[in-house]
Amino acid sequence: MTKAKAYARRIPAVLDIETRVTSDHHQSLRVWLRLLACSSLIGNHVRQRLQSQFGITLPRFDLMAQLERAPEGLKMGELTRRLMVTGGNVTGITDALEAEGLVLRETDPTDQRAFRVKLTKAGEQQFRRMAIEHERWVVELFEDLTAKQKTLLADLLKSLKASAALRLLAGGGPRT
Amino acid sequence: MTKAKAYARRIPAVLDIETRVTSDHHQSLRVWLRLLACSSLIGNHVRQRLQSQFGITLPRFDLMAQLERAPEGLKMGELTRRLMVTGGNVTGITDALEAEGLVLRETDPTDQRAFRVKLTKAGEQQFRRMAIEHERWVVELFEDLTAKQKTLLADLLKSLKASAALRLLAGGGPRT
DNA sequence: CTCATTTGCTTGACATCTAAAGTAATTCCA
DNA sequence: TGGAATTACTTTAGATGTCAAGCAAATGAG
Repeated sequence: MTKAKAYARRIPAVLDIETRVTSDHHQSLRVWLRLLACSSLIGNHVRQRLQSQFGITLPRFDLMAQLERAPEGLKMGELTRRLMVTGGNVTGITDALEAEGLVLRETDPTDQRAFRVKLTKAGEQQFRRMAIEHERWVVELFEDLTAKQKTLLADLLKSLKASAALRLLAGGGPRT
Repeated sequence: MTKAKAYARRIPAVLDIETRVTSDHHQSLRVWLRLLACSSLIGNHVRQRLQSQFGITLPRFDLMAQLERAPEGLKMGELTRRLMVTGGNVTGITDALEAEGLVLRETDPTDQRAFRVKLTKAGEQQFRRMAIEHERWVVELFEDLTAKQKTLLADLLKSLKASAALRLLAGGGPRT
């Protein structure tokens, strides 16, 4: 609402300004809550589908997805960074996947403390089957958006990610 | 890319079509992954701050946030719907908050099975203190985006939410 | 070379979270 | 009215998740 309009409606201009400022503050919060809602909505759906159709959990699928693009394997620390979860968590999920024969830990020749985690043959095969369906589900959820809207959304999220990451360097630092 | 352009570059049109289709498919996936990254980034930051500065967990804060806007209280089922988590989970968090004296369960006069969960006075006070900081953190993370970008992002997320929700009605149904 | 520090990962305690089964109150309907 | 079906919530088992402490290999300053 403009100052002129506020005046026309007999609302003091100062209130108008305050309202606008408050609204600016609330705007980031609104975007964040909407982002979270989308994330939960899509994540919940994908998780339920993975469970019912393949009997696998979302975190295990996510870890396998990271490995699929790294045939040479990834170190635990790298998985921690990419999955944005803590190290202890990655240990647990890797343990579970290893017990199922879907991934394996190879000792890193250059560092006795580290592993290279890789997909096994069975893991690769199973992941490829799941990935096809997974992508279909996601595409379906985005169906009402045009290609242009998706591009725009991707760009805005990229900016947001950059903005947030920048603030985090100042305050929090990365996780271990 | 148009057929004509593909031809001009001597790429068979059929390959061009496949490339475009593949890229379209991958586009939704890319947006989803970026959305998830933003969600994790912001969520992790907020969670750590809530923990270090107020000694509270994010889910408890979220539940209190819902109650703060509903002075008459909310039923467990309504909390389940708004927080987008399962009922068992809401039971646990409510138990914890009740034990801390931050919320209380009032029996619903019209339905002996249901509760109206409300913030206590102490809960209201503590929430207001936390909410101010919480909003500051979120605003800070969005700092590099212009108001216009935020508006655009909010609109796109609204569309995405609507699109996803529509597909879910067909397939999954709501959670209990 | 030596030992303090750092790095990479695991462990343990505890808080969420889901899915499914269980309990009690309500509603539906013949 | 009198069950059958539904609804609201809790409970349980198991998987994730954080945080902090712990351990062993690697690093690095003297």
